[in-house]
Amino acid sequence: MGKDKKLNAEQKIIEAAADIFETKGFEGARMQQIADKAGINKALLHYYFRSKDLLFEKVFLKLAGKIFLKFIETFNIEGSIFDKIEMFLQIHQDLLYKNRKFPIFFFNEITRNPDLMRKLMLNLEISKKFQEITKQFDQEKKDGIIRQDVEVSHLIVNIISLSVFPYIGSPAIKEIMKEFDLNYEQFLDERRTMIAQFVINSIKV
Amino acid sequence: MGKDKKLNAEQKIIEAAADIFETKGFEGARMQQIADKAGINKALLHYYFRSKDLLFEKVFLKLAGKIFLKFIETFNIEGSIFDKIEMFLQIHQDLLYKNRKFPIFFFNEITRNPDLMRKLMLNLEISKKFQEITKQFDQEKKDGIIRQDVEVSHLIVNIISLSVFPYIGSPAIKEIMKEFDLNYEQFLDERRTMIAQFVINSIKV
DNA sequence: GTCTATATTGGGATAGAC
DNA sequence: GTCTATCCCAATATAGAC
Repeated sequence: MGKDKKLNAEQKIIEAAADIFETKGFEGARMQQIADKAGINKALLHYYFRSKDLLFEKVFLKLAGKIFLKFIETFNIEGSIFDKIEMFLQIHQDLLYKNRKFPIFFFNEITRNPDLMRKLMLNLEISKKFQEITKQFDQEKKDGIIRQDVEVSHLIVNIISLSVFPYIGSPAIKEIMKEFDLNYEQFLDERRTMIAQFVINSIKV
Repeated sequence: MGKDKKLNAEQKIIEAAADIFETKGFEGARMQQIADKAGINKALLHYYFRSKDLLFEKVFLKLAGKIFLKFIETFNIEGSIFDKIEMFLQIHQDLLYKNRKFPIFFFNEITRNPDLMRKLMLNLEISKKFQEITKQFDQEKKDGIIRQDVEVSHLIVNIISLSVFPYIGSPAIKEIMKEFDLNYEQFLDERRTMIAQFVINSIKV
C-alpha cells in the first residue's frame, strides 16, 4: 500500500474538478458537484483553492499542459517529412481519441478568456516548439521534397484542423451520420490513415 | 419611415439575445444583460419568452438556421467538382468571415445539448442536402475525375474542417502568431485560395 | 485539515400597478 | 404591453467548531 492508496484531498479535488470542468465548462460547472465527486466538503474546495476562478485556472493549466506536452513531443520525430506527418498524426489521433471531451472544452475556454492561452504558452514554451518545426519543414521545402507553394504555417494548421475538427464537431457529425445509418466510431477510425494520405497527396511534388 | 423605424420589443429582444448568447454562451449569458442591450425591462423577456431556456432555443435555432441555410445553398452550385469546391469554399469563407463568433458558440452549445442539432436538422432538412451532394460527388468519382480512394464523407468533413477550424481555434492561433509578428487577418485571407488548392491537389488523379 | 452551519450575492422568475 | 418591486432559489464564499 503506497502513498496512493488514499489520495490526499488536494489531488482528489483536482481530478474531480478536471472532470466536471471538462464536461460542463467553467460557467456550467458547480462547486457542489465537484465537492461531491471528490468525496469531500464544499468548504474544503475554498480552503485549498480560495475561489472557483483560481481552482479553474489551476486545473485548466494542469490538464491542458499535460495534453499539450504530449502533443508537442511529437515535434521531435525523426525521419522524412512524410514519416513525420504520418507519425505525428498517429500519436495525435491517439491522444485525441483518449481525450475526446478536451478540444471543445479547451477552445471554448480560451475564447472566453484568451489570457489562459497566453499563460499556457509561457508554461510550455509552445512558440519555441512551433518555431523549430517550422524551420524543419521549411528545410524540406528548400530541398524540393514538397511543393514550393506549400506555406508551412498553413500546412501545420491544416493538419491540426483535419484531426481536431471531427471531435469538436462530433455532435453534428454523429447526428448527420445517424440519418444514414453510418457509424461515427468507424468514421474516426478510417480517418487515422486517411488524413495522412490526404495531406501527403496535397503537398508532394 | 417604415415599420422598422422602431423595431418592436420582441424583435429587439431576439437581436440582443443573439448577440449576448453568441458571445457568452447559454451558461454565461445573463438575462439582465440581454434586457439592457435590448433597451427594455427584464420582466419583458419573460413576458415574451417565458424562460431563459425557451428564449435561448428560439434564438439559437433562428441564428443557426439563418447561417446553415446560406451554407447549404452552396450545395446547388453547378459545374465540375473542382469548380464546386472552389465556389463552395469562397462562399463558405465569406460566411465564416462575417460570423466569426458563430462556430465556437454553435459547437459548444450542441455539445452541451445535442438535441439542438436534431431540432435544427428537422427545420432545415440538412440530411437530405448532404445526401444530394454525396450523390453528386460519388458520380464524379465513378467518372474517374477524382482519385478512387477518396471517400466522399471524409472529403466533405475535410473541407469543412479546413475552413472552420481556424475560427474555432482563433485565440490559440492568434496568440502563437503574435509571438512571430505574423498577422492573423492576413493568414485568414491567404487561406481563401490556399484551402481550395490544398483540397484539389489531394483528390485529383 | 475537515466538517456543519450560515452569510451573501447573483440571477431567473413572478406579482401587480399602470 | 411595459414597468417597478419583489420573491426565491441556487451558488459562491466564509465563520467557526472540532
